[in-house]
Amino acid sequence: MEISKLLSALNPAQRDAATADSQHLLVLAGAGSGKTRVLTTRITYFCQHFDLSPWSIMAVTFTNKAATEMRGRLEELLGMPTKQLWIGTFHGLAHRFLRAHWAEAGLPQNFQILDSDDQTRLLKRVLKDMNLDEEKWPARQAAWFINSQKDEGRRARHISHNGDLFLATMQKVYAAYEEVCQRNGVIDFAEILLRSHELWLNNPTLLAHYQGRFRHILVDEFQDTNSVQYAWLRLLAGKEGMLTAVGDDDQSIYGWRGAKIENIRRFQQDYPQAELLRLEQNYRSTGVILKAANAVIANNSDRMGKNLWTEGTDGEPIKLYAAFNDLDEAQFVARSIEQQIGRGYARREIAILYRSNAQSRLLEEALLRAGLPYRIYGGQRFFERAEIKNAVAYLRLLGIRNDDIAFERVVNLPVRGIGDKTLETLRELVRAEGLSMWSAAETVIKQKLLPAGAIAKLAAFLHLIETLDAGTREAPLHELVDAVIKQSGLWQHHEKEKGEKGQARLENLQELVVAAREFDWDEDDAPSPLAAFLDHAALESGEQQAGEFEDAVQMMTLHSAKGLEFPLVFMVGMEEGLFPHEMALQENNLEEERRLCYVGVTRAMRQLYITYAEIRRLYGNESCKTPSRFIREIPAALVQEVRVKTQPVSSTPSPFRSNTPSVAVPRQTTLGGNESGEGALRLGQRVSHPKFGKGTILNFEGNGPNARVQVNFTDVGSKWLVAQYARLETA
DNA sequence: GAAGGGTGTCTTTTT
DNA sequence: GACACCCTTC
Repeated sequence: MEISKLLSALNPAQRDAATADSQHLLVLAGAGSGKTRVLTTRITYFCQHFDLSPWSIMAVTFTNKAATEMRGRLEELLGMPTKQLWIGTFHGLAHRFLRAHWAEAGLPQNFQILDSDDQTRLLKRVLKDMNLDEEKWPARQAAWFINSQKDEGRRARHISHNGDLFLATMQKVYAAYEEVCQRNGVIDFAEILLRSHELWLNNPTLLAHYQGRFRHILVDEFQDTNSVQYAWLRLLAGKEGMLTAVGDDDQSIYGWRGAKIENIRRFQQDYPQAELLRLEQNYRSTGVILKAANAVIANNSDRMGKNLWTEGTDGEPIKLYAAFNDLDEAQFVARSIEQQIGRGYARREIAILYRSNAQSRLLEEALLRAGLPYRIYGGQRFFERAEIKNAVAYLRLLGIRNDDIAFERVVNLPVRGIGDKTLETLRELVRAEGLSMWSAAETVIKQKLLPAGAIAKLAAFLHLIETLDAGTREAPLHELVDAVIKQSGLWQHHEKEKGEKGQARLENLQELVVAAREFDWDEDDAPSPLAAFLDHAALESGEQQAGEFEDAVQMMTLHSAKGLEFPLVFMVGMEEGLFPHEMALQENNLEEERRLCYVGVTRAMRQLYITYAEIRRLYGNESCKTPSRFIREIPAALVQEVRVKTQPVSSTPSPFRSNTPSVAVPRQTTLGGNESGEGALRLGQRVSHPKFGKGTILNFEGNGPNARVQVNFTDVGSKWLVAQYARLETA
């Protein structure tokens, strides 16, 4: 596309950002300010206006989704295939360097990637081998420790423990883990970045080569970079390269996994000449929504500073609903969605955002009852499913016999009578001789170190892998996958499984064959289709695409909503302790929670609903909640409280009581002729009914003897009853 | 080695 | 309250 035409479609700030020719550029891009558009236009501008070859541009993102999207848009803009453009995630690009220079990086050519699940399993082994009590030294904690060290660029040898037992132990574990990984030829996610960084540090010529090649590096979501990622970028950009960082300090919500919001400031310190531009005009949300977002985020200290504005109208006020419990909240959301669909919203335009996944269940149930199709984002991904990981483990063994993680995973799956005793013998050999499990097995067989029965079973397994490998050398990838699934016995194993679960697993395995058939092998990436496919499986967890185009209400955590937008948004569970989350408060992370709130509010385009419950059941016990402080941070004038029918509202003060005393509400409504003390029916009251059993009062309608009461019974669900006939007793 | 019971955990998530 | 994980049992 013609560049002048592209530029004329941008506003002045966007145009400045797209065309700035300073060597170092920092763009603070507010939510909905057209950031991706600026990035892609900037790349196009540099290609066309400066005649810079796409070959010399690198664009880095955090998720595969963002990378794919950017590539798609660029293909459109540039009007040509973008294969030579290096667009990808940090991990994807770093991995590419490692594949190309495996020897210099100190890796075997066929090194494999360990996902977090593999990592934890491996660490469990390591801890066990070190005779560390797993109660006291959980694998997950060790994994967390190692990953955060790697995120900071530290190796085991860099850790000084000063006699601290925890640090000293973790250092030993880290060192042992490094060794096992090296011996097995596997690298975890954090290692991909660290290793790639070290590759350049140790090979100045190589670094110089790439510095010469990549003349312009652009990073998206810069506020989410961790220390290694930032160091990696700086190193690659070098003295000559141009570096464009686009980000929003107000949307930094991944501090807990190593992201360094400080990198934005560091960028300015490290590149004092850097140009700073702000994109503040928002094209997404109404004035009301933006004012609310601005007001909330203004409570954070030490911001870079930014104020979103729009030329659009104010739009509808934010609707606030105080539910008396979590069930009521879910029902309210379902009812409101039905209403809004009646007013013309499509289901897919509506999102429910929550702080933690546990909240989704009640909402799901309410949507289900209302007959509203929904789709939940997040949850288990395709390549993380157990059955898929099993099949992949077989594939990995075909690739490298020495892959102990894969070996351990499937040596007895499906069961072939290779038990703990056999494996312990192998592991001992592994420890003593530094062998892999596979070669240990070969030794055990050759030297008959076990009873004949065990030897035979072990030999049969090795034979199975060898035969599979030999028989599929020439076969296309999907046939290989199919053969592995069938001949390993995995297929039969799941066929025998009863219930829907086995069926679902078979379908997933089938899907793996399909994925293999559709997989496009790029020779630059890996030496064989199988190797490339395994990398793909590790690096792209395979977000479920199925059902993506179905018209369904969208449900997800606030975190996974980042980068998305929806005409109608429900932010639910806005209670102290839940959002901001208790843990965050304890760890003094209130500001990050507030940024998360900012992210949530700015997802909404036309209308925002906020709900909270006064009583919520969490982890089995009910507790009283107070409205989130974030609600109070929204100016009252932007908010309209919603009441359902002649509802008794609020047993706790409205968050706006201080601003609008006239809204003060009677404390609690009691019902029927039984207003004195003990038998009184209240919202949230546990009651029992002679026929329906126990339940909780959800709702009232009307007054006096004809009042109706809605009870959610444990066994039969929710029912409306006329109070005077219901013979409800408080339970 | 599958099934059942007991125990502990329970914020957010990509790669 | 739900689920995963570990251990024991048959």
